[in-house]
Amino acid sequence: MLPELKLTPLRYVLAIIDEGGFHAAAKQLHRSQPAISMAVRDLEERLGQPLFEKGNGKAMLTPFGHWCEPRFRELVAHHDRVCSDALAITRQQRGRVDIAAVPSVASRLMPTLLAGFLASYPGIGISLQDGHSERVNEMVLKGEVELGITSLWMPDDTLSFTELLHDDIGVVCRDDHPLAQQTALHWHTLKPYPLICNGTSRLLEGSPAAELLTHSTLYISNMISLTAMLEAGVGITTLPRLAFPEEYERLRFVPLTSPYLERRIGLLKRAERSLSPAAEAMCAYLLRQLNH
Amino acid sequence: MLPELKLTPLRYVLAIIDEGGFHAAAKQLHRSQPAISMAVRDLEERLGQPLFEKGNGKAMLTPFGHWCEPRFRELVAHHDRVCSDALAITRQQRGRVDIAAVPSVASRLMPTLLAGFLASYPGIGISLQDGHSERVNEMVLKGEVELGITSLWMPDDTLSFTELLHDDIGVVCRDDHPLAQQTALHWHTLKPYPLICNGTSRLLEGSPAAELLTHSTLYISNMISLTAMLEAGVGITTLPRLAFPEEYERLRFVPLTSPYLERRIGLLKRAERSLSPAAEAMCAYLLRQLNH
DNA sequence: TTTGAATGGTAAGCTTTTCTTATCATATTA
DNA sequence: TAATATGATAAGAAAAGCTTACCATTCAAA
Repeated sequence: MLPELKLTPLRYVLAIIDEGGFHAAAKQLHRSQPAISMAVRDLEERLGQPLFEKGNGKAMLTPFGHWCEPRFRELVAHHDRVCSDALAITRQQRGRVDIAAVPSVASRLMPTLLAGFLASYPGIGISLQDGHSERVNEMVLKGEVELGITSLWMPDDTLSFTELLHDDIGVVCRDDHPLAQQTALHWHTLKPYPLICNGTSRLLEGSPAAELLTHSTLYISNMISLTAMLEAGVGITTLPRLAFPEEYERLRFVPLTSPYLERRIGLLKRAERSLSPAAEAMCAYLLRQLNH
Repeated sequence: MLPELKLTPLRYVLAIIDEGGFHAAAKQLHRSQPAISMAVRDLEERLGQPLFEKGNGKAMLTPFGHWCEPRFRELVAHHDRVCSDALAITRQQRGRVDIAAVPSVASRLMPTLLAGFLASYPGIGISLQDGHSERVNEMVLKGEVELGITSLWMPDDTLSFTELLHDDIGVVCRDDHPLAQQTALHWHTLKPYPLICNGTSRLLEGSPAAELLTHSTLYISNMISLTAMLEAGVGITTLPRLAFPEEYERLRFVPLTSPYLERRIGLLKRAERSLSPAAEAMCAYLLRQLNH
């Protein structure tokens, strides 16, 4: 039904128009003149009528040829646009990455990291959202984001996890708390004090210190509330070091040494699913910055 | 610099997406499955990265593939649109003709002719303007219109003239004029009466009757004015029959038989310049209607 | 007019591209 | 576990595209 026009002959036609003749076009296109003639003839046959006037020496467009010229130009330009956009993506000069990260990473690590990335890849757009590790997991799994930065939650063979950094767990308390002067802690020494649980408390699970959780009666998920409670001296809590809010002068972080606990923070992506070039660039950048 | 994407592989990719696999696509495209595989691989190499996930059995798009899909669709659709528009023009289902005609033809002949043409070629647009023969000539020559319908003015080898009809010259006078009862006239019998010249009077030139022009003192180019003068009995004039305004009851047309004079009305177009398909259709239609 | 240098078109053969057949490796399904 | 999908690979055939060599025509200057 429809003839299939190839783009090359269209370029030939445009070159003939621009250069003013078959010979000139051939020279510009690094082709022989017969190649141009034959391609044009073939094109004219497909279209059912000539584009150039026949007989008289010069190459001049027929009325139909005049009609065709702007559309050929547009079509070729459209092709080139798609091409160069695609290539820009391949070359990581354009594109976008959607990232999800746990709040501590999002607020403490990402700002400087992303600033550096943006400087290296000015064409790439980024969206960063935070969520607790379970939610990050889910966002990656559902494809809402391409990359997640989180502590490994539920190992899943449809997800791949690449470790980026370790984050040791410690106790957070007010500066006038008896524990505040310690530099290392055994979990037993926490027993006497009221413990406020938070979203990161499950990191204690599976360790001897898990016993502490059973005696706790307070669970605060919101970070602002949690720090307020700690500043008020209501109790102590455990947090990964990265989640410890340094901007509160009266709070202290004391590492837990026995048992030594850490969360392993890493890059989460869907296994068996390749990344967009932009996400690939982001991955490489993060590994370069954090892992070495 | 830019890779040259051919449209066929793009169609292959879209077919794979739509049909859900290489085999299904191959079947729909009447190609073998390896043809599809190889074309896709080549395309991926040009773009610098894969469009489909490798390894796992099913054909599923990479993020880059997802980015490409809509653009490939648009590009292919753009191509098909250009193609089908061009084909509609070739098939004379679309297009436009610009015509110029002498006033008599424009007002007496064209209305019914164009109505018939429009019925046969509903997709073709027409513009018709009138002008005296010299102006029609010029409009065709300058390319303001593609076709002219006129009496041949200055034969010119850059214009081609195809005769459509003969139009005999006669005298026009009021019904109470002595000449009004005649059915045929010799130019000598006009001598005693005041002759009003008009735009068509030069048709007498080169004939014995040309002598009449030398005695005339009145030249009226506007047709409305001319008929008003004739109705007022100011004098007589000569006109081609087609230019005789039949709607004025008191005016009579008496053919000049000696010498017999006629204007040859025909189609004027630029020689060595092919016509648009729409104009071609118009030419053929006019010849069919008038010349046979 | 003649000659020379343009124009574009044609023919034969080579190169590249594209496709097909046959075969393979792998994964899913009965 | 066999059967039947999936897509990839290799070798050769077919088609498309290109080049060289040559022709016909036009146009301009000698």
